[in-house]
Amino acid sequence: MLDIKFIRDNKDVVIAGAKKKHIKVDIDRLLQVDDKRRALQVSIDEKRAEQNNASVAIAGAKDGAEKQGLISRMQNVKETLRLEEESMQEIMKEWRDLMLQVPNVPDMTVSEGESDADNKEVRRWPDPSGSSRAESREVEDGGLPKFDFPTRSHTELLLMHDMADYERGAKVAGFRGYFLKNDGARLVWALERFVIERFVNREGFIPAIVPSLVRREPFIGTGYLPQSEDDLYKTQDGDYLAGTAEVATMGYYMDEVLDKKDLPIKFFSFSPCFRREAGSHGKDTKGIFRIHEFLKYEQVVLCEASHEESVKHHEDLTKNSEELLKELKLPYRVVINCGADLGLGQVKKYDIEVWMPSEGKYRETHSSSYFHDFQTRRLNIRYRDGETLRYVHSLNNTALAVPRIVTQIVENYQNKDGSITVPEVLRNYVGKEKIGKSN
RNA sequence: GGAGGGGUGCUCCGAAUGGUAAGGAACUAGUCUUGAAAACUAGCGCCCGAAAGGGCUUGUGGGUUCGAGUCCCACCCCCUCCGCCA
Repeated sequence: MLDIKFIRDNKDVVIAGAKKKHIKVDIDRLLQVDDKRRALQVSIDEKRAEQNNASVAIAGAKDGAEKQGLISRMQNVKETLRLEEESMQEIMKEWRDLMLQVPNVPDMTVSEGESDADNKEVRRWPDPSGSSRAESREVEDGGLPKFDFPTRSHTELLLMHDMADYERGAKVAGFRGYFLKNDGARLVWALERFVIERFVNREGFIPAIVPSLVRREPFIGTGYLPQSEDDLYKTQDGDYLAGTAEVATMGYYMDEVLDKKDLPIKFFSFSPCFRREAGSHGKDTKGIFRIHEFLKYEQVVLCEASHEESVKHHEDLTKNSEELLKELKLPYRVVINCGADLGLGQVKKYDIEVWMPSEGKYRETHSSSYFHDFQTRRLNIRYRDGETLRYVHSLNNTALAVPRIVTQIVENYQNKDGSITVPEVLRNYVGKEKIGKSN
């Protein structure tokens, strides 16, 4: 949510921002409603002031007749006040609905674009010039892994080594259901142990296991509701299943006032994640790239209300994830998302995408965003800065999501005979160097 | 699911015969001090307003009333016990 004062003073900026994000919202209507709201508020305040004054007079009136006179006059005021308060309720309902729809203004560096196809690459690893080849696996020009045989898809490789069972997954859990078995399960657990080891004792990060089953408020606060109701699973109690640990983690300090000296606060949060994937029918229907249920380790940061702080932490969070990919020796690139690929609250977002040989393109594994005070204004998370209270800034980025990244690991590490080399950093956890024959 | 108890100002403690949230603590700034503590002064939630000023705020939403922290209804959350349970 933006500050209504900011919207009033920067109407054109807000309208341009919404347009860049391809989000439809009627700012003129909002400002009209806001004018009505403010005018009515003044009128209501005046009547309440009269009521407050009369109240004192009534309480102090000695003469019974004088008292009755005041009371009957206030009965009239009460009726007018009641009518004005009723229209105020209607106005506020529309005001709130509109306010929740106003998107945050994207950063200047965010480009125009129609879809994720317009995202711009900012860097690639291994570096196409070859300077980082030494630390990566064998690559060809462009920094991509070299295969002198036809590659298999992750769907096929996982089936081949009995690492996954999609048919029984669908039988038991429905469309996009899956079982991971044997080295499939081992690989996921290995990845979890790997990322936990990298983060759980890392300076400054609070390791946290957070709820997936979450009340409506934190979803409104983080900006997932009311817009994305269709993407969420809802329970009969009116709670929702979170698609990311960000929701519960951001809810942690909801309605609280933090101390400036405690900032930044960084979380390394784990939770199971659930996504309905409404609207993506027909996309990635094979394998385990796009599924309804997965596990995610998320970095969440609350920092001081300064753009520079936000930018600094945004770059840090992005680098943290890149380090993990480098250790796994997975070829990746970082893209800056265009306007249309930004969520309601995001100022700027980098996606990290790992090379998918079977598709001949990079596919998203991490998503790193900052929001300024958009989320914290909705969640009411402030900090005391001397005499004033400010809304903190918030950011988040994936640390690791499983099993998605397993798809890119098995594809990039496949050998001609179909066997899969286990990434060095995972070998101790998986307990072997190679998955498949001749082991 | 059942029974009982509870929720007061950014935070903590805590008062208020239906008459419009007392008082503390903490925190911030200042005075004093070599420095600190103490003491003292002011500030210390939100909205409208250039300001003066006004309004709102006792878990949430309704209702009764000229007037609700207080009375009534519904809901939320916390605590204790019972039941069920990995």
